[in-house]
Amino acid sequence: MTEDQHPDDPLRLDRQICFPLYAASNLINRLYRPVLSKLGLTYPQYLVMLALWEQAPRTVGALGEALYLDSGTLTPLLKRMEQAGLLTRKRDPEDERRVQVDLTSEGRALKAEAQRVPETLTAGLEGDPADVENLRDSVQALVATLSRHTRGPAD
Amino acid sequence: MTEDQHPDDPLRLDRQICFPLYAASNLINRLYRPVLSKLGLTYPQYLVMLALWEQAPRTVGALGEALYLDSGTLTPLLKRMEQAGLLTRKRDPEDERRVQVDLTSEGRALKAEAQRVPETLTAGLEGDPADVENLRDSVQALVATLSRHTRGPAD
DNA sequence: TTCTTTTGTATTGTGCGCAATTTAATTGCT
DNA sequence: AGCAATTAAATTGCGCACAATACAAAAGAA
Repeated sequence: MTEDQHPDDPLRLDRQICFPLYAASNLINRLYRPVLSKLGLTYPQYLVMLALWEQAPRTVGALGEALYLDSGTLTPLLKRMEQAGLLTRKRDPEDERRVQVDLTSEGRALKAEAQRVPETLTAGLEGDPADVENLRDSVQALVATLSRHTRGPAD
Repeated sequence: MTEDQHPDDPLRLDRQICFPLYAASNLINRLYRPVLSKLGLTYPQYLVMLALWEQAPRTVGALGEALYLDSGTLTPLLKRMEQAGLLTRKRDPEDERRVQVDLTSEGRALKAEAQRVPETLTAGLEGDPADVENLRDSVQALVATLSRHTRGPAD
């Protein structure tokens, strides 16, 4: 039994902005997975490495601010990466509440192997690179807006 | 120890297209959560309802195609929604491999309560509605491209 | 028909993501 | 100094996502 397709129904799936973002995020994760698994990384772990390659050491909180994640997500993820030998976790002696996350030499060395990841994965996007950059900037602007309107995570 | 910030480093977080999509998806989920919890739904469950309000019954496979999800994700999710009384799951007598997912009267009734969800959540986006629609169309186009390049999920 | 292949869904195991809570350290107040 | 309030991270519990696998039904081939 097919329902009527009212063209102005606000609940139509193809009228949502949230759904394509959700789908794109899932599809990208799926696309990156086989490439990143060769580096021994999951997609969120790759983002942590990108953040640390830009600046290390960083506290768990600083990483969470950069990636919009909280300690409930980061703590177990960082422990797995520590197990894998990519980074270290040390209580900050200046402030024992903070945990400083730093790269190991192995973690720094992995950057060389990751150099070609972005081009490998944007190669299949078959679009004008300028269009992709415009899209990126638009979504970045949306993220900036959204992050102003949310308390979280677990704020 | 802060690393150099080479402005053309392809591994800079702010040069990725994947990261803002990932962050936006997380932030949106966080934004919807308190609103949807009043309806007894999680965000992926809300998407299933949107799909079923457009057309029901649908097989698990058809739902997965619409939402870019596979049975490994949908089966337990649909079971929880069945427990909640929103839908039914029945083997198709025509083809016993298929499972038909249909709305209960309670599930159909929930649509009335969800009518104001989109406007509630886009109200805070503080942007030209036309810009939001353009962004939506751009991300939809990206999803179309990505879905052509991925085998999955679990294909 | 018997056998193989394909198709549709379910199951298993791992890793997020987050709200809620807990624990411990620091800051602020008096 | 003593104590409440705040802050940083960890823990707990739940619900996704997905790869890999399993299984049963249907379709095809011999």
